Amino acid sequence: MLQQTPVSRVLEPWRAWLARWPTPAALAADPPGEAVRMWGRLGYPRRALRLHAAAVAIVERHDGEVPSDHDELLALPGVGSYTAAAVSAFAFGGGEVVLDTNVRRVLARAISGVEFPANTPTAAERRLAAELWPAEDAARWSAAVMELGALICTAARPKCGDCPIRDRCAWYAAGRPTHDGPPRRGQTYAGTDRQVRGRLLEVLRDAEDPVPAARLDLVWDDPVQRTRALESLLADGLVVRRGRAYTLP
DNA sequence: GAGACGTGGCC
DNA sequence: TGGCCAAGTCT
Repeated sequence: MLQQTPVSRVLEPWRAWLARWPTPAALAADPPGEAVRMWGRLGYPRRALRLHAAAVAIVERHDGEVPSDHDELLALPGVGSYTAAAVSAFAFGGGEVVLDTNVRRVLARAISGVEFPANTPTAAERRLAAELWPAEDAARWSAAVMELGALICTAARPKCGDCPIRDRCAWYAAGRPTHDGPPRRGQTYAGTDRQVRGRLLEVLRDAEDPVPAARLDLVWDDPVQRTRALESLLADGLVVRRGRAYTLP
């Protein structure tokens, strides 16, 4: 849930989720569409599908217990480098560096002296972090640096006045130079297929029964884009066709 | 490796 | 007000 989503927005859905499905086996026993429905408006609903698939894999491959091994975690659907490291470190005391967006930004500033890290983690970044991280208490360090990035060393308007490592920060020492080079992201949304997918899925989440195609036609005027979005949802397995109607899987 | 992929809060 | 961005992953 925390992948690309702020902690504050995850908290309540997370509680409700665990109240309904306290174990991987409980989640795996329900249809994947129920996971998508329960996901609500958290965004990136493929994460819900993958979380369900991960629960199924945990039941099938790990006897219902979340594996503690980093590589076994990494093999689960929806679990990438960050999540494998985070679960390993925070749940099982593993020593991996949790290189999330906060840690990356803190290292970029404090060590490299630049405002922002590259768009995606580089090998050099991983090497740097690995050299810096202590052998003992690695999880504690990761949590601490993540918090520093999330609360103080924020992307916009960092609170350098409150920063405990300001005196050792290369970026601060350099006068907080602004980012140069290519744009950092490009996350346009309005008018994209993503927006259309969101509209379509919203209707299906809120419906108990399969939704006739005619009702889905109302969510977006352009039939070409609407059809493309629906087809992509079908391809993703987020939606299934039932005759002339559509429903969650 | 670039691009696709949701949603909402903040200033 | 609209652009930025949030505990990334997959193709």
